[in-house]
Amino acid sequence: MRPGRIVSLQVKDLDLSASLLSGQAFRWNLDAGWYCGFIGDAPVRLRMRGDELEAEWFGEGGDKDAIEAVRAYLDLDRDYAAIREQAAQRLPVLRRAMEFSGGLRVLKQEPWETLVSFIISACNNVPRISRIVRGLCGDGRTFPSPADLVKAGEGSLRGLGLGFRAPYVVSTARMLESGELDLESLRNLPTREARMRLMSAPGVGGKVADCVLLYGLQKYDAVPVDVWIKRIMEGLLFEGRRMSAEGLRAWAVGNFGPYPGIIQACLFHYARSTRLRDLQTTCAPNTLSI
DNA sequence: TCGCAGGGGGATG
DNA sequence: CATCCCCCTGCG
Repeated sequence: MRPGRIVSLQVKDLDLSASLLSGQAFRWNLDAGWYCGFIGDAPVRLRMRGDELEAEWFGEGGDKDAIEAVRAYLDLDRDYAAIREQAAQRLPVLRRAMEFSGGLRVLKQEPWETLVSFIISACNNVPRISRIVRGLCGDGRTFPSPADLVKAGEGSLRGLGLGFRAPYVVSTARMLESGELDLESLRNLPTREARMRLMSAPGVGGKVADCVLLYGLQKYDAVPVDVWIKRIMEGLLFEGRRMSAEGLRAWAVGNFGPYPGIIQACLFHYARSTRLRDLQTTCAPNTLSI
């Protein structure tokens, strides 16, 4: 690939690894110190140099376009530190998680890619979701359109490892192709109604819908509740009592402040990282003693 | 070998 | 409404 244009931005409160590699998006990878991926259809790579974010941009347009795209995608104009601090003051039990999540950004992704990615995320893990999404894109750089996926068909998607999710993706793609579901029009709808529209698609329940609303449509009152959020919220806020996902979602929207989705992202990051640390500290001695 | 997993759908008390 | 089982695939 011929070299792109390199731009740089002064930023603070940005952790590229936490933001790009921990389960919001599935087309970024770390290669020789650069985070390589796509913003929309534009290939881009990113790296931090101190307080400077360096971006090599392979898309259309000039420096200003590149800078604007990067700023928007990483949501750099929003004061996340203030949002975290406000949540920590409101709910002191969350302070540790908020402080742990410094630099985490909620990405502004393309809604169709987000929808497909999170249908695929059902009962799945980040490396495998990433592998499948890469497979969907094939040799091309751009994410396949609904028509592309309908044309590919259930069989070839199964061949890529989608398994039981393959018919969901194809049927949902058909709904977009026919206009029965229009993602852009959801931007103008209240979160509640946009959520119901999304859930009319096969393979899209409440959790996947909330991921699309938050990561793809920038609805910050969407709070995806998966098993990690469930565990951490039950533990931190409900003395370990079992709560329904719907109950937790409603509670979060009512109590997390003006950006519940961002607080959710911080809790998710904290919960997963904590669990990973537990595994490292508890498993290592066992392996030694065997 | 087998159970199980970051979810959804459909059936059942 | 809560709970159960199944759905592909890959991993321990």
